[in-house]
Amino acid sequence: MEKEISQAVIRRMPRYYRYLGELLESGIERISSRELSVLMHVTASQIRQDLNNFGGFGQTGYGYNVSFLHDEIGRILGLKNVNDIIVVGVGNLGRAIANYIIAGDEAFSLIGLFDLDKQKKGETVCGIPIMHTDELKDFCTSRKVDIAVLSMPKENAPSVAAELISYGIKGFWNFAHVDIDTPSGVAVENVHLSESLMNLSYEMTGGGV
Amino acid sequence: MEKEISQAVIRRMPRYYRYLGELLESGIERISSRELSVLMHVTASQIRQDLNNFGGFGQTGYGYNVSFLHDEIGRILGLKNVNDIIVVGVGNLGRAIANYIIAGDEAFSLIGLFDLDKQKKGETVCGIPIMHTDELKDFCTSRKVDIAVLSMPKENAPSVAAELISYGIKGFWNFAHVDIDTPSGVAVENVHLSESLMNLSYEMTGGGV
DNA sequence: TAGATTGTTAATCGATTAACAATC
DNA sequence: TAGATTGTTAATCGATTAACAATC
Repeated sequence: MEKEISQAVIRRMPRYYRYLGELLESGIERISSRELSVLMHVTASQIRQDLNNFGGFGQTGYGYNVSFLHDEIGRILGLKNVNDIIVVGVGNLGRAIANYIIAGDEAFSLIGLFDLDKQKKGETVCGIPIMHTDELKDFCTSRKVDIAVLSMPKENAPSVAAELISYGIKGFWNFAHVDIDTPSGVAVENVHLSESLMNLSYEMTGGGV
Repeated sequence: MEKEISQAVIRRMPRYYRYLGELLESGIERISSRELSVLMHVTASQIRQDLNNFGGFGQTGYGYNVSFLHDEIGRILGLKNVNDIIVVGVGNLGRAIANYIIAGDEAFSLIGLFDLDKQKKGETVCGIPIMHTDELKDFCTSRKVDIAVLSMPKENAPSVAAELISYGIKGFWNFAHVDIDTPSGVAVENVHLSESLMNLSYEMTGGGV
């Protein structure tokens, strides 16, 4: 790879993407970093710096073409190819995530549901039947699976993740309250709800006010 | 307030809390910043700096008492008092969050469910009946409500949040794909699933590998 | 006591902001 | 052309890491 782009920059890109999408829907064709900075409550300088990590998408004296920039950021974020996803752990949260993926961006496609509980086998969620985790190996070695959602209890998450890594899964969306160790080349994105809620609690007591 | 503590530090506290909780369960009584740093894959220096923002919890030559430190961080995070929560928007995600809160830490108590759809009124989730958002005013002005979960479609989130702010709600756990503007003294913690998934997508294509 | 480890200051590193020449 | 706005360099600010005296 060339120059390393910092996590701080990367984590801001989806937010740019969202705002540009909304501008696009409003029929706005161009926008300057100054205007966008007002909208998003960040500095214009930061916007220009962030974007220039990936290339010069703007035009001197004009600003940025909304549609073009939206498209470019989508490309940067990898939304131009389809990621096939399985959900492992179909409790309340797993079900919600499954629905979420189906209703969401077409860059993400739900192709399988698995649970550790044999009793759930055969139940369907959004028309997709739940399989037992025994069937993971067959499924993952015979089909392209890009991302596995880990939405099972934390006790099981590390061993299931290790198994999935051995089948070649390259990305985990981890909702279990545990850190998943992965070899390089395998990505983990954590959604730790409990930590998020504790941060809110902090802001409401010691912190913010 | 005294000295401002940075967001970076605060966001690490829940993770310390989690690790200390696990150590506590394993019956480990003391730990040094060095040992903890190995466990958590961070530097010992950072751990000591982070903790010393809140006070000297350790003992020279000894390290930290696990139980004491766990307790102190819990106190810092505001987990010693109960936060009463309502969920507004009882779709798949709202239901999952409701279950999550009920099953989770006793510092968070689910006391009401609301939906914008009148058809859902009377349905129960975990034994709690769903009310219509018309009833928010009565409910929020007659009871203590600390936190509102925003799990409705993004179109409705800003107006509902504004209404809740007028009733005195001081914290929002926002799952809607929109930024919520709040006056000072009102906290917002965002869980933007779409942005999280895009970050994973990025890591798997352009980024990490 | 000797060894271990904190709390804290100083040094380094990285990220954000400001400024401005280039140019559409 | 004159005004606007980028891309990019330099300056500032903040966060992380290293180092070590204090001390249990």
